[in-house]
Amino acid sequence: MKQKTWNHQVVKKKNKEIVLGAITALAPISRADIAQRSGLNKATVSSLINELIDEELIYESGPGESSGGRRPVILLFNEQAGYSIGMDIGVNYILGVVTDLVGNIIYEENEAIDHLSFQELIDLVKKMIQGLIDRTPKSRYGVIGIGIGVPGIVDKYGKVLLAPNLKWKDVNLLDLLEQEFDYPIFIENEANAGAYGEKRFGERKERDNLIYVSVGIGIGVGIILENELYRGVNGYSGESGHMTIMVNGELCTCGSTGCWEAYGSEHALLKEAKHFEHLSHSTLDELIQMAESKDADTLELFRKIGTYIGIGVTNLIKTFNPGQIIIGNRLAKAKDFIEKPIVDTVQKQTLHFHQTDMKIQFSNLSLYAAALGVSAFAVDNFLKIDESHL
Amino acid sequence: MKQKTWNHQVVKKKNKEIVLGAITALAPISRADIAQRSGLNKATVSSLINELIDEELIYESGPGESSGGRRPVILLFNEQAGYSIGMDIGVNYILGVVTDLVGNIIYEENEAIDHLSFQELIDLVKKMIQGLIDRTPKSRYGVIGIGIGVPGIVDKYGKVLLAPNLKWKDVNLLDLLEQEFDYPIFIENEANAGAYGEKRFGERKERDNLIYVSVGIGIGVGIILENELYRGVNGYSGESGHMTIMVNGELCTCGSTGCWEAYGSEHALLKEAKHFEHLSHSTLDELIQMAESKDADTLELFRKIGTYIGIGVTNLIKTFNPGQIIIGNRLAKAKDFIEKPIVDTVQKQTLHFHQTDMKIQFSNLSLYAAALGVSAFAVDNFLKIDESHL
DNA sequence: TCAACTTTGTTTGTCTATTAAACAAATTAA
DNA sequence: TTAATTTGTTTAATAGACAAACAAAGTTGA
Repeated sequence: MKQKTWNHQVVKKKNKEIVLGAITALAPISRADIAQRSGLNKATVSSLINELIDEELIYESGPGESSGGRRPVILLFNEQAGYSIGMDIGVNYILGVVTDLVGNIIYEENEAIDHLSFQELIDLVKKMIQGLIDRTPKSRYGVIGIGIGVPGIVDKYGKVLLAPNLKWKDVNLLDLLEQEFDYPIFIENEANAGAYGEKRFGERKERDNLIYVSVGIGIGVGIILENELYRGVNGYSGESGHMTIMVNGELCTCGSTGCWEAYGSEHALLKEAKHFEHLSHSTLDELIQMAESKDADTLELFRKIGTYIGIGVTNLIKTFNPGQIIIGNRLAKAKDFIEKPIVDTVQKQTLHFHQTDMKIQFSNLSLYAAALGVSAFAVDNFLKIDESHL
Repeated sequence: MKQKTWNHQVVKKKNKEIVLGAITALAPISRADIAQRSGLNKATVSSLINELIDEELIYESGPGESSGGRRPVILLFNEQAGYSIGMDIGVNYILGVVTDLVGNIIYEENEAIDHLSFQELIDLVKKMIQGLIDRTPKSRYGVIGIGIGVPGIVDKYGKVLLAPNLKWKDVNLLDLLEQEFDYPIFIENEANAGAYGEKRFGERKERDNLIYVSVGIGIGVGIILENELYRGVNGYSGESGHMTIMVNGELCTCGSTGCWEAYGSEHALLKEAKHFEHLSHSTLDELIQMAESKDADTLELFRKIGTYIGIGVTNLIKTFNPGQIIIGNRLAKAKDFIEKPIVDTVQKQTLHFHQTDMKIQFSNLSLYAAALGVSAFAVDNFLKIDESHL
């Protein structure tokens, strides 16, 4: 019985969210337009707008075009009312960004990391966060939150239970950072972060139900359902990279066999490449170069990997009936060579029902998806509870 | 911008739902207890309770035990304020039930069907619904809705796009029935219906995120996330029976290869049985009998099928991190022979994280799951909009 | 050019529903 | 008996949405 009750304050908060949401989504827009679209009374909108102006979350910017009567007052979202920090801890890099409230990158730092000890890595993360905070412009609300994306399993309490590629186990990252920084901090799995980034900054279309497939060394999946990030009971959803697509198949790093990521990841690609003399020591970037110069073996390699990615994607489509599938992370760079086999596989293996209203796309946020995602996550959290800042 | 706005009426409606929900979940209970548990003010609870009593959805039943002061007035849910009709259209049977508002079956009809034409089947469904309506006891609200479960793909508008086993294609069932019956009608996929039934009537535990796996001739999946039935953008979610678990594997009835249901369904079981002389013409029930008499081949057969079911279940667990997996439909009858291989497979193939707070269970609603589910669906819908009946 | 109409946004008063506080009723404990 | 406790109702205060009236600033058209 932890059910929230409903009263006047909640109503006001919700309506304020609606009004603010209308402005962030549709600005420039007038009070009258918001009232009409939302169904709220003109008076209600006016009063909420005035509060939002007092809070400096929005501002008026002169008169707009008349539509046959008094000219409307144009309202705009104050994108610089505060700033958010997003960080993506990768396997061999750390990317940190400062964004404004609509995700424009104000400042970024990108540091390659190489064989750091756990403590060195944590210290570097802390140093980088402090650097980002220092570079944040002055504003009404300052730093409104810090989001961190991690390539591993994160529980509901911000603890990283397992991040094999970082060699982390049971790292209470939230705790470590909260001791140092007095801001709202959000720890998210990298794929979840990327999914959130795509929901917020990706191409419009159907974003309410989208699946973000992060194809890097491994495969992770971020799930947005009914416009909310789905985490599962403990926060371990989206480990679909380890679903079986081939019973008794290839051995996976997780110890199991036949996992999707044993067939459709960068790891699988590089392993397959070893079978070819002239590719045996290539990196992903080198393979992409080879493919661009039309090396037949490499093209076939990508075709094969693409097909396997398509099989996993097909499984997700059948399970979720999503509006959008987005392929992100490192292998998105190979779009030119894997898109066709992915799409072909999906078309061949799904019923046409599942293909209506469904688009497969490649991330156009490239490596920023995760960092922008967690940053946006902090922003959304801030805008939903802005009453506490009054 | 179809966003709902918030006002006094909505607040009242929501709070009334909370109060009614408290009673259905915790009755016998007093006003004071509801107020304390919900956080609502005593006066608010009292006033809402009085309305609910006027609506005959609840009633007072004398004084309860004192806890050191005035004795509380015990409130009970009026389980007979109305009745709901649930129907499960199976491949070779139609099961119809009349239930009260908490899912007690008041009356049921079960008809075997055999080679009926489409029109004959529709006519039978209509006749049966009318029969159920006629048998519904008189009550304040009468028949509050009709739910129908169908073994096929149902879109958001109650249209059955494809039900291979019924040989249906593009049947606008909702339309057909609304022409005949003037009650709220809900058409649901059979697995979704079963999932809803389990959420409402299954064992308590974690029900907010549960996956119902309907293992019959084929395999369908019903998905309850955050306590809501998840349908996907068009209503085609849960076709996980056709996810690939074996690339280039067995041919499936869907035309694709290597689908889960080509390995882990009743269809697969019977097909495998054909390899054994003495089992080649057996039905599921006969095979279960053989297994009970410890026929080694049959036991091995079930072990194999169970393992394959376990593989698909593993995939779902990794994707959803659910609190509960429930195996239902016909193969649930073989629980004794497939439970161990399923559980073993899951334990072997998932990380221990995914096993915490996760239980695999077999449906104990047996063949009633779907009919009870759609019936409950109609009830919940009724109780959420009961304001319209004032 | 001016009257009529439109559109935008504010002001005013009404109404609904929650809440706190006081109160009444019923019971236990001392 | 009396005091304390618990339950449930009544009363008054308050918040906030809404409708209607109004003011301000346009456009249109004869």
